[in-house]
Amino acid sequence: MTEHSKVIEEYLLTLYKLNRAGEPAKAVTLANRLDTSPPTVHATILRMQRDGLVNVTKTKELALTKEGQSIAEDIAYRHNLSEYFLCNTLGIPWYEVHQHAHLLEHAMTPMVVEKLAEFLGKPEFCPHGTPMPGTELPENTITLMEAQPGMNIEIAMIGEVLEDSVDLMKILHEHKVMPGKQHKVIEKTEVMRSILLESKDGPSSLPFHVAEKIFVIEIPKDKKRSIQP
Amino acid sequence: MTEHSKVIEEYLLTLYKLNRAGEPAKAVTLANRLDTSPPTVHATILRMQRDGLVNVTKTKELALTKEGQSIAEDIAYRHNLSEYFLCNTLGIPWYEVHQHAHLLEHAMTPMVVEKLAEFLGKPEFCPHGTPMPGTELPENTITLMEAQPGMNIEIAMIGEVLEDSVDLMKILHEHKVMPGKQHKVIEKTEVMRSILLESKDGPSSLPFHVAEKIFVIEIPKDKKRSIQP
DNA sequence: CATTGCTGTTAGTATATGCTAATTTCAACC
DNA sequence: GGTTGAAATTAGCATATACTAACAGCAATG
Repeated sequence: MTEHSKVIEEYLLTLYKLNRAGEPAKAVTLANRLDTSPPTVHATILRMQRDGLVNVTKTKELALTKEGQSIAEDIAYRHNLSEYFLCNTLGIPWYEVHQHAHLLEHAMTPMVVEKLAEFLGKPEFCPHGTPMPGTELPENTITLMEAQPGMNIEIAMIGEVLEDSVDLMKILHEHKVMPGKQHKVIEKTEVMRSILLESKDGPSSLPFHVAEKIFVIEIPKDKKRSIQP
Repeated sequence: MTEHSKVIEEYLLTLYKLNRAGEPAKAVTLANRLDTSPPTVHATILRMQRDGLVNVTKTKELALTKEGQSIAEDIAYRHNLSEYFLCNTLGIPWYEVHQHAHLLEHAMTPMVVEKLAEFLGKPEFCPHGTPMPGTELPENTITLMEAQPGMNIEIAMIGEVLEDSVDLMKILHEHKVMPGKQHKVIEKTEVMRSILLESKDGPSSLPFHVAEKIFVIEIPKDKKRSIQP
């Protein structure tokens, strides 16, 4: 597991996140996510193939190799650990920790990772509810898109794609659409292409494309349990 | 104050440290410290001149510009803050925090620096006793080379050049030659080119070239005061 | 079936960072 | 004053990362 550049680490992490989100990992997607031109992505993927980090299938899908996967998980862990630290120890608002962690994730030695994890008490979720590699969301997790009007739900995770927009994150924050918070699904209108929620802090309207990236758990009417104490 | 690459930040920090140590800042010195070939250093300095970070005098001395100085101080602060954090919060031994901080120092946003400084209580010295930019060692600080046999001294700072060798640092650690610890100068022999110390933890022998890089304060016989509570 | 359009790929460049080998410069010393 | 040796510089090259423009491949669509 040799050292890799920041750039390569970014590619690996992006592929890892695409995999976990179940989205197809193609070169174009990388180009969009990384805000890089297709030829650059092409060249970089060639180097990654050369270095045994990814394989390209006949259908041009990018698949992480064993080693690529392993390194990607490591980076994801460092990222999530950084976010947890920034949020819970330093008190940086959860909706903007992503950008700061984005730098730190490439600058942590194994020793720092280990000691930081210990210090933080080995957290299993980042402040957005993303599970650390090796941990999974509860089985009954659904996307907010799948939730039906009338349901009482608890936010489990804000999809990582949404983290890139601090503005959007800030709005979610203001509406208390954040891990651990409970809401009731009021309506889902095809015309407005949005979902209306209500919590004790007031109503929130979320467009479908956002609701697709928010993961929730239905709360039985009687009990009010939380997945993240 | 634009963003600069890791490489440029390293050059700036090295120049800053050379300045503070009172050593002449020439291209060769950089080449040695950074373990880089002279032509590479040359090319990089050209870019730094182009970008208004350094000036080269007629005698080929490298002088940081206002901006270069300002950025360098910023990096030094991030470095020292990281070391303090790694040592005092995460419990990584003081003699090896340098290498880990070496990575972190380039990956901290202003927000992270600010919040981390607050969290740590705005420390003024790193674990090796190096003062943060803006802070100075006490007036009466001398190098261990300048200390005379019979003197009771307290270690104030382990020079940054020594930090590069973890092995050496570890030995200093074992002999309690670390900031805040007190020793008595037993003898200074020209023949052995070394200085013999004694503390309640036992004797230590330090070669001249090391003693030159260790800064101490003489302790009056009566009082036993400490510079770093 | 042919066109349209997305995706991938090539060609041609540019910049930062690194190297070795060779050459120049300059001060210090004989 | 000339030699010598360290330091600086130039020449020539390599790699990773980036771009635009141009072109190829292929599927879906009319």
